[in-house]
Amino acid sequence: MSKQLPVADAAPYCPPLLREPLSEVRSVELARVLKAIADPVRLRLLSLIASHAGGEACVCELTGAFDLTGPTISHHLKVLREAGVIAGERRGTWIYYRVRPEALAELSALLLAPAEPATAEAVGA
Amino acid sequence: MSKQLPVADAAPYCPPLLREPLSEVRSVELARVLKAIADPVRLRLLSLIASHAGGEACVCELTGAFDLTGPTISHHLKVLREAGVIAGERRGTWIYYRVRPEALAELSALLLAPAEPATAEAVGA
DNA sequence: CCACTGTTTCGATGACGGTCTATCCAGAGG
DNA sequence: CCTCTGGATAGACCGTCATCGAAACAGTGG
Repeated sequence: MSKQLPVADAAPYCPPLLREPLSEVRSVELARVLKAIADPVRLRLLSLIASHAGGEACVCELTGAFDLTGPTISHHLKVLREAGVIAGERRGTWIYYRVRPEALAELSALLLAPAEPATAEAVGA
Repeated sequence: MSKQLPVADAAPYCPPLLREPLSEVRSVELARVLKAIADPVRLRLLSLIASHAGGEACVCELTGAFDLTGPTISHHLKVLREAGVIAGERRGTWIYYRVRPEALAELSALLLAPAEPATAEAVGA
């Protein structure tokens, strides 16, 4: 009986892209966030929330989209919340979730493909 | 055309962003790729390969960067390979891996944060 | 106050995943 | 031919995770 809606951490990374080696600690942090969204149910939850009118959705609407029990949906929402990719707000009986664009933007930036930057001039020749 | 090693699938998605609900099958596919990179070791492997001169790295160089055994590194490389995010090519004794930018670009596009498209006027403040 | 709806927590269980050791395969070089 | 080395595979061990059922908790409305 305390933290009703913890948001975990705000993920204050300032991410170097994939152009330079990832530090060990950073890789652990990033893996935690990626793990959070690397699940079919959570991916769909995320898309349902993000695409919902107003950018937010009530849990009751989300639960109906799956064949899973309420507690299970709640668990997945908690994982997403603790990873910082969504945030919940209670209004009356219901709790509304919305995505936190910053977190997703960070991952997106990280994965920005290196295209062909690395000169690729004669390495061995 | 020396594709000695299997590249699994080329992941021919044409990804609708997070702006519309993800289909169930699509979410499973995406989760598979995300799971592949949602690991500290594989994240570092990816960054080591991507940031290496020429855009490719030999396995022997990668193994040295970890406290893990050869087979374990080999396993992680296999996971990345089967997810389509890297590709390996044998040249003589050594095998060189390089990242497949398409796969990463796709994920990056998917995660492109919805910024503030959804009005986002006072929801709760 | 109590009853009701909706959400979270707790404990258990079965599946998945990372790591290891031991072994096998493929080229290079005697 | 054989041997050496780089890398992949197979199988086992063990921790983590997704899911469930049951129960506790938080607001709403009578």
